[in-house]
Amino acid sequence: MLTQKQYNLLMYINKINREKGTSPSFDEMKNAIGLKSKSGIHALITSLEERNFIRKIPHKARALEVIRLPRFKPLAVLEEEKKREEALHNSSAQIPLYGKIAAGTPIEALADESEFISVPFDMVACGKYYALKIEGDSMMEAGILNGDTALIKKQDQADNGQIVVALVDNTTATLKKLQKKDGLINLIPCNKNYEIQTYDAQRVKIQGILSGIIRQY
Amino acid sequence: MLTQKQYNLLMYINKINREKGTSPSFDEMKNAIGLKSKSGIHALITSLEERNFIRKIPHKARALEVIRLPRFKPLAVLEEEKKREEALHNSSAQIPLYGKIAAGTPIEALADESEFISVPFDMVACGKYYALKIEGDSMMEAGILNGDTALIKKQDQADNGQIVVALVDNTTATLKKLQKKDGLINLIPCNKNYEIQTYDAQRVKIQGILSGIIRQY
DNA sequence: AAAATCAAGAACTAAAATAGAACAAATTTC
DNA sequence: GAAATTTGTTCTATTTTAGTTCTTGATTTT
Repeated sequence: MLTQKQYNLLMYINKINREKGTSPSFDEMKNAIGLKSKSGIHALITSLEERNFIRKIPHKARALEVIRLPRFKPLAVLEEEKKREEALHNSSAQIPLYGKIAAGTPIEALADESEFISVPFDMVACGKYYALKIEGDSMMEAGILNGDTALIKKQDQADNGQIVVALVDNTTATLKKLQKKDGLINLIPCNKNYEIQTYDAQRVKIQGILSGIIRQY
Repeated sequence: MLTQKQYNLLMYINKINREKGTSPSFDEMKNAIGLKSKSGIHALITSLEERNFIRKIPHKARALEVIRLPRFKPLAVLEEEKKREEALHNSSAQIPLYGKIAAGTPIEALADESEFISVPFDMVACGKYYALKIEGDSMMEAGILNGDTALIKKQDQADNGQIVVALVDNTTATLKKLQKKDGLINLIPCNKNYEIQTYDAQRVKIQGILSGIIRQY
């Protein structure tokens, strides 16, 4: 059958033919396929003609016509497409949606992973992630609104100032700003109407840090 | 296939033939295509004849017949393309990232579409979308922070209360809450430190409405 | 290592686009 | 049916764009 270049060229000619109703010139083809010289195009066109995929009028400009298209793609093309598809899948990750964060249950408990959301790939660099629906307005001043989807990175350590998912007494999980001080942990809401909660360090487990917000209007 | 001029002429002949039932004269064609001499038309017609797109009766006036038109597309190819496109759309959409929204340039102007971001598929139901980086804190109280990525749905109409990309005097684009009243348009920031801007309706163009927010920590 | 293949580049040739003018053939008008 | 007017054809010339061919050097195959 066709080589990869032949196939690509044929598809390109066909595309231009259909989109614009005109034939591409040798220079245009050369650029489209990524060659640096027209002579290569000439060779490819000759072989496409020999194989009866295109017809051309010799010594006429832009006088190419696609007669038929191959039934199968060359192997090389298939492989390339596979790679591209993989890259595409990588570009958006599937993340489990655990539930609502103000609900007061430990995250683990409701981790049934039945629902998934897809997020942009660049938001989930590496590591384990999960998503939570925000309920309530306690983080409003940090631009985190009721109904937002929070993207959480699983980790049990966090630094001061980071926004974390904190599980208190193994019962209540909330999203708050973290502040550690003298064996105590402050969970700071970002809303003047809420009060800072202070606990012994042992009572609080970090279940992840905020890594992204997704909101739909 | 054809050169651009040949294609243009063919389409023009076809159009006139259909509309008026008679062929255009050389002079009419020359004017339609923008030439200053009929000889060029003669050359074009000859080449169209050579390529089997038209037939003519020599030495007869207005006696052109269009035999066929370019842009054929085998059905099998059509279907395959459709499938492939659907598969691509199902995972996660690629959206052009136009630039920063407070920068004061009309969106169209910087629409080079060179950068793309990927967004979760379910955020871009249908319609045209683009993305903007938020600059500044004028929408802070709506939970839209400096550095956020705003997902904008292209449309030139919007209702009161919606957050829109508004272009003022074709020069300044901002993201604000919209309020229309008596031929005036209020652009309302969501931050007490900023003032409401009021303009004549003619001066303001809507370039899209806010459809999502993506934020990375 | 030799042969075959492929890509790049340059040189060359040909075609397309454009214009202007002269002329011939068709068509319309009176 | 002759005159007037459209309309099509041909020729010349120039500029730009495009196609062909050949040489050379690199890469791959055998």
